[in-house]
Amino acid sequence: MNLDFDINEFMENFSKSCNKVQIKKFNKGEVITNYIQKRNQFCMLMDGSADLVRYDYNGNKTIIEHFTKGNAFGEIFYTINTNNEFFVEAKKSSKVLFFKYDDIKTMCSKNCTFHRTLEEKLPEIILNKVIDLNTRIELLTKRTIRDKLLGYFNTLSTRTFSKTISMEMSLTNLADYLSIDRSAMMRELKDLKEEGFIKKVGDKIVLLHK
Amino acid sequence: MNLDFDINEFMENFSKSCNKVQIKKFNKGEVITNYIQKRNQFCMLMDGSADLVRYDYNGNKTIIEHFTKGNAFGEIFYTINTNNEFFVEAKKSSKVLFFKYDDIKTMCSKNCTFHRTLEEKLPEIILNKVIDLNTRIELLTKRTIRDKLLGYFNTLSTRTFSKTISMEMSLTNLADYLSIDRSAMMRELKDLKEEGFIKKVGDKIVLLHK
DNA sequence: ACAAAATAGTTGCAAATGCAACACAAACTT
DNA sequence: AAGTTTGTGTTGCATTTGCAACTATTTTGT
Repeated sequence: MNLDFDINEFMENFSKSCNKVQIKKFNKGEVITNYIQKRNQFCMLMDGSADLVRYDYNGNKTIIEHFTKGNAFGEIFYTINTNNEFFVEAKKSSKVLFFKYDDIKTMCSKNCTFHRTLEEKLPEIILNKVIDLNTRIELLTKRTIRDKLLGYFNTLSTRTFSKTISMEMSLTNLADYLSIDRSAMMRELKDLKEEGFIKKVGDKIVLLHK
Repeated sequence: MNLDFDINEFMENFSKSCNKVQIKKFNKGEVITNYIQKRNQFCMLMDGSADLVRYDYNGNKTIIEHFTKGNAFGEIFYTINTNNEFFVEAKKSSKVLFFKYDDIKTMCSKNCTFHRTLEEKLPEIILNKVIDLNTRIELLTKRTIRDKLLGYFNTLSTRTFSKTISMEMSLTNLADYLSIDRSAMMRELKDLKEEGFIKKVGDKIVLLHK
């Protein structure tokens, strides 16, 4: 299987020529889209970063997914119901590509390269998402805050081939991502330091093999 | 979007004629596959039911996914590492279709209908998996045992258009699926009954709108 | 440069959850 | 039909986690 396809390079070059596609820019903090309506929207983050966020009836914030360059998102991936109202929020200045899922199959008037390539690569794009979601489930099913934290650090470490981890989100957001209480997480982080599992070096966290 | 494609009907009719595909039968309790090696295996459950299971270093069992007829699974959906060793276990007598992901793209010698249809429907098959996984994440990110239980019941209720829910797994397995302690779950279940959120009728659970 | 907002860090206490150990019932095995 | 295994239901107690309320620090906006 080849997952090395550089979707970004392709997007940059061809998306502008297709009349079924929209590209929009967003500033930090702006809402990119919400998942309430049923529009079969398929989005791709071309630049920046964004979070898919849910607030429950208690005001608990959960970061369902964290997107970086190349990630796909949108209503197409969800069964929307009244109990889950999501929105995607830009965490940095971001560039987002929008189109409708059905438009991928129905060739556009120009029969453009964008369409053909997108249709061809679609399984891989979605497969990448499945792999991301499974990694996320792997984390969420861990039973303790400690295991979730170590699991998260390990995932980042494996991804970057380094024991030194640059955090891709604030600790406050990390708690919302791991679906745990922030202060309880800080306490566990302190214990992990004291017990020699991790250490903080500047704004990075170093995983100590223990 | 059309997700109504009946993969099962198709599989039954055509899979036998393709030389890249294997069909195997399994009895309850047998291991269908494990996810340790890297074979790009893509599987589809044609009949029966099965669980994707992980045991952690403490012996905690987690049911990562529960598969019924038509669900896809296999290594192709995972980044395998040493910290997660999974296997898929048949919960009933099951029939499973096996093939390698790469073989979908490389047409088989017969250029058979099975291949062509599978390639065409692949995005939808994987998209269905994404939707399932997102539903699962929705459950796992809920903060309390109560919310997980109610969320689970609601999902089943929505899926079957009924407030009366036939459990698709034992309560013991449900606890492993929701990644919570069984006795704590039983306690919460009792409280939910006493507070009038649910009631038990025979082997079914009825959701009371409260 | 200053104020405001967001993030990090900490703590005591309450509440929720997990653990261990039961008894009992139902379902499979031979 | 008896024994074994698996699932249900329950409880006391220990531990973990969440909540609330702070202070200190860093970042952002004007």
